[in-house]
Amino acid sequence: MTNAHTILSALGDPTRQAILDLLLEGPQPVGELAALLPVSRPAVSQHLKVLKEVGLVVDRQEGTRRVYRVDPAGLAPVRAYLDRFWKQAMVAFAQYAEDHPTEEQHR
Amino acid sequence: MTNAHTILSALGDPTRQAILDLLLEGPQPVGELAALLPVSRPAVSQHLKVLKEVGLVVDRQEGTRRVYRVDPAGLAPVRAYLDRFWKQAMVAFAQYAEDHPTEEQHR
DNA sequence: ACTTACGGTAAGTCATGACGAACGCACACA
DNA sequence: TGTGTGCGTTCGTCATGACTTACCGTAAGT
Repeated sequence: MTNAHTILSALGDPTRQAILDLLLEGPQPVGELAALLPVSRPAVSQHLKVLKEVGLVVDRQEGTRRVYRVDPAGLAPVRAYLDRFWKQAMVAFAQYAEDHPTEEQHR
Repeated sequence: MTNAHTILSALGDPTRQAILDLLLEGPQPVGELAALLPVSRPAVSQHLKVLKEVGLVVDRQEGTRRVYRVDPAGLAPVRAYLDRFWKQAMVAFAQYAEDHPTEEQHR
């Protein structure tokens, strides 16, 4: 399981997707995120832990609050993986089209 | 839940990631995929159903066999989403760095 | 028609993980 | 030092979904 795969697994959860979408607006503390989401604060905390482990977010202690923000660098592996994947898919597609000419243009 | 979110959820499963990686080598029938994976053929079949529903793969009847291949176009939404996400994350990061010039400014 | 190969589907089991309640800790301020 | 706030963590519960077994349909070949 590559790094990109781990990140993709983390991105698979809808709640984590929602958290990331919220953090995209700007850095926010845990309580603020929980208030905007249909889940409890501990749930948000656990999701943030996962996101932090895979490098998608970073946190910063600010008094009694802990502010999270997305880490652009954390997305690099997924972007690289998907780009490589996309190129490879195109190659496979081209080769497939070569072996199987469309029914209309060739017989 | 946008289209990109649905696709990301589909990409979250390790077995589906493995199936896609295998299909990247070229189109393959279900049995072939199952032989290369540590799961049963029905399991592969169910995963392929999910991947097909989100548009990541397409299938083609070939005699008694059903050949699956990755659909490059199916990746477009995720790529677009991640690109937008990345750009937005950069903006948020820049703004954050602006608000916090040095690490020790708060009393 | 029988047989074999291949794959989708139904049903049931089981493990993963998402979740909330309760608790403890650190920080800020009086 | 006491009080309140904000979070992380632990623990137990519960639902989702990944998986296998069994079955059925379909497409060639004999």
